Amino acid sequence: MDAKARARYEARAAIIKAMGHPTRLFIVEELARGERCVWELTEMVGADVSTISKHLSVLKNVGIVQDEKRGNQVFYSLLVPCVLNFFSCVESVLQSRAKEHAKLTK
Amino acid sequence: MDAKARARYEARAAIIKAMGHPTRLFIVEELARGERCVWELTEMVGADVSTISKHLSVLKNVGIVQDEKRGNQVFYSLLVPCVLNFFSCVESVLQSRAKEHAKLTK
DNA sequence: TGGCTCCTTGGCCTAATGGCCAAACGAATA
DNA sequence: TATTCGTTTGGCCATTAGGCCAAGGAGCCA
Repeated sequence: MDAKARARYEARAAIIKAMGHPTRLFIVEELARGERCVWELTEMVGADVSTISKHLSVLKNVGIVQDEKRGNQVFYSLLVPCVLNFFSCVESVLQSRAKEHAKLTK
Repeated sequence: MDAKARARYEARAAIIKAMGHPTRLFIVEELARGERCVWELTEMVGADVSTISKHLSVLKNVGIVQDEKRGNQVFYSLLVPCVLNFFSCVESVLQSRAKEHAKLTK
């Protein structure tokens, strides 16, 4: 792997890494239903506002979500909905793991 | 989010997180072409064998790859090929980001 | 058995991550 | 202008992650 290839993989990994956190996964799934402001998400998750704000900025920095300030509040929305496809594949992994487990304990 | 929901998101996030590393991304893509043994991957990546071995065990632990010992060597192969779908979505994110960037610098 | 090769594990260090609190900041409102 | 509300940022701390090196198996083959 040369430096160029490595850089390409790093750019990709950064995006996937942004999805690799339970809270951010929840946020993405919630934003798929429609835009939400920070405190709405904060309430749903049950963490500190600052924590949620940081999670949102991670997602924003890699380009998965976008924000829009309206009056007092900031509304976040999903910019690239195809990340939702991750979920179905993740379920396949979990299922295949369950099957494997069943085989071992048979 | 209650404890049950949180656990579900954590299980999902663990799988995605396993994909969120440049070297592991490379490994997965390489395994998509066919099984590889550890030193083959080590050579391609250009890191320490122990490093590659650890990356492989991360992928194995979440159930993305499987290993098979044959004689002296251990062959790894892709267990759940749908993770390759991640790549196309990641490219969309990168493209949408590039477009966004072009708009801003116009 | 002894030595070789291939791989994994443990140890250690450094860097990055995630959480909360407190402080700052911008917009609306009094 | 002062205050309040919604959000972001900085600081701090604890935990995790990722890298290499060294040591420890597990198979082969002499």
